[in-house]
Amino acid sequence: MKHLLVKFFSQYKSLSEEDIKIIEDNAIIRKYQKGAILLKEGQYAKESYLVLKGCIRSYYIIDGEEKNTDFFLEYDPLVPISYIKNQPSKYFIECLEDCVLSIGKTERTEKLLLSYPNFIPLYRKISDDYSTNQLISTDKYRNLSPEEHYLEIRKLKPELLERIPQYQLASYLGIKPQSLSRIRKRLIHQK
Amino acid sequence: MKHLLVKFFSQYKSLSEEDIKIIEDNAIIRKYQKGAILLKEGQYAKESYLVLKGCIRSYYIIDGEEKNTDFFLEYDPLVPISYIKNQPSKYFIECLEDCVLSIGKTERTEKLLLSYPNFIPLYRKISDDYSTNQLISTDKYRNLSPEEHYLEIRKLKPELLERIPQYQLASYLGIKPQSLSRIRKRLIHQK
DNA sequence: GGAATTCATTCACCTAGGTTAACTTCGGTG
DNA sequence: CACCGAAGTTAACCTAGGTGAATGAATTCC
Repeated sequence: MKHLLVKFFSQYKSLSEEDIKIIEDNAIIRKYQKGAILLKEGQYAKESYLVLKGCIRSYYIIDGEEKNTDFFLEYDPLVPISYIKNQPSKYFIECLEDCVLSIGKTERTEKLLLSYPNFIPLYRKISDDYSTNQLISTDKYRNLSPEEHYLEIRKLKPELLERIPQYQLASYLGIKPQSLSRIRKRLIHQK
Repeated sequence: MKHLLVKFFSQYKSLSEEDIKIIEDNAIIRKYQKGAILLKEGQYAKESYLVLKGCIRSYYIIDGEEKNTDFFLEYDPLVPISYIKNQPSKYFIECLEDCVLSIGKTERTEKLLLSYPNFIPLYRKISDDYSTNQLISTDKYRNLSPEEHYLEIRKLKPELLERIPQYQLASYLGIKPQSLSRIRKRLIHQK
């Protein structure tokens, strides 16, 4: 599974044989089953993730209802806010499919960059890129109706619609599954 | 008007005659007329404010519509995000009444604290207190319906309802003035 | 003092999404 | 094969807020 991580890095830079060896030797790869919980509300996150295979959701519980805040697919980096801020998490993180994840820990990464300083610009590129791909991106969509938000997703991440059950998407959009059904029907019949 | 600033400080600590003189000698107090714009979208904020008298709103414009994000009354500190992050502002800041404001600038404050280090714990107290009173507090109320949000405000800041026009409050709640009228009517008749 | 704004209220009508419940489809399991 | 449970769809009815227009009240302006 390490080749998937190499593939991820090679999106950013062409890698030498040696680079590849370093990446493979230092990778921590873990597999999780569908339904596995990576982080619970109240816990401190101990690591961050890169999705190599599978699909993950983050959600919180309000008034007894789960509300999805984000989904992560292949090559999405998932850095829990709890990990950055070293605070108890407000969110749950759960695998929606069987997953293969690369594990990231700050101290480890820093040590690695000391040993292999030529990876530093690569890491900078990746983390710059990541800043556009935030956990909890609600802000951008605050002003959209659920229908508009749905259309945005269909435009920007059409694959997501094929991958996750509709009731999970409905929860993300802030509506009931029945309403998402209705929206989809509306869109079919009016176009 | 400087006595209002002294009054503000004395909420946090009992002040000696000398303290009072220092505060008064170093205060920057400015008056603004109703309707004055303190900061426009795109500008860099050059200072922060403490409301000594009057009422201020911050808002942004989306699809040609103004949306209020916050109101500030007497003794509310107003630190533009643009000032903290040194970024162009996403918000407008406008006086809803004639205002008397105390002006704060970081370098100036820091110089002052060097000369008068006994003010340092006082400043710490004030800025700790401020962190609970953030600009853009939308997050807390994201899950409330406009009606619930209105009830929250009536409970927590009832004075605000007397001070600002209802269409300004409606904009804050994310609804039209007619709908706020309707909500108020509903609340009167059902209780 | 009268006219013109501005703001709040009310009404009729519309639309989106919630609620409840019935029905279907499908995949898994005995 | 029959049954079950989960997920999606549909429908009837409800509610909140939007829209546009009319009315009233209060302020400001000449």
